[in-house]
Amino acid sequence: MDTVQVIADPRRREILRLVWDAERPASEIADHFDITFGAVSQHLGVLRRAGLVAVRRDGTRRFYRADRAALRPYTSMLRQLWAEQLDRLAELAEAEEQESR
Amino acid sequence: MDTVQVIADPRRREILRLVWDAERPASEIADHFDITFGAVSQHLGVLRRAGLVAVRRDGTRRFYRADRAALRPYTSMLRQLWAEQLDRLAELAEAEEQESR
DNA sequence: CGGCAACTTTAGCGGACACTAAAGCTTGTC
DNA sequence: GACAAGCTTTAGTGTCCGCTAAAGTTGCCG
Repeated sequence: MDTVQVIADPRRREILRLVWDAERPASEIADHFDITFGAVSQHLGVLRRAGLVAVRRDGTRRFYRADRAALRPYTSMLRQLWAEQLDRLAELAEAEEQESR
Repeated sequence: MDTVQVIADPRRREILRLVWDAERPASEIADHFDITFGAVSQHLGVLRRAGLVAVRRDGTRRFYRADRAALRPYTSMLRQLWAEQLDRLAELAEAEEQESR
């Protein structure tokens, strides 16, 4: 799969954000979503095959982390999109606050 | 449609490249592809609705150009992808040259 | 007005892909 | 070895989206 297509998926971008600053086991990543563990594992597989994340095995667990070097050309875009997402969350919070009055 | 999804499509990126430095009528854009005029028009519609291109009407023709301001956060990624495409073309040319020996 | 040129839009189809459920695979523990 | 934990892979399903073909729209010119 093409790198752009891989990054185009919102959940995969969220995964990248989660493993951007620290490595995390698959289970911890899966906890952040309300889809099945298997589905998350598939996303991790896509990211792995695209070379965008690295894996470290420790016992039965697998720790993932973003491969920042590989993601270098997309970094600014990713940060932009993550920021937009935060903005949207803020807007939602405001809207709810409006509603509660 | 989300900006990222819009840009994720290779043909739409190619269209953006075509109208990056100069405005072009839809017909001229369509000539660059081997899909139907209608399909190209649909891509233009997606780009228009996403606010990534601007249109100027002149008689029966419509001139498109990239809205660089709107594309600002994605510029570096676009340039990167356009460069990769050129690299792939170069590789193909080399491969063919190999074959012809 | 008739007719053509330049586009856009609609209906319908096929392929890609994200998801669930379930089976399979390693690794550590008793 | 048996079992469980942690994870991946497979089979099957629904949805989205890019394409074609065809119909619709708008503007120009005799």
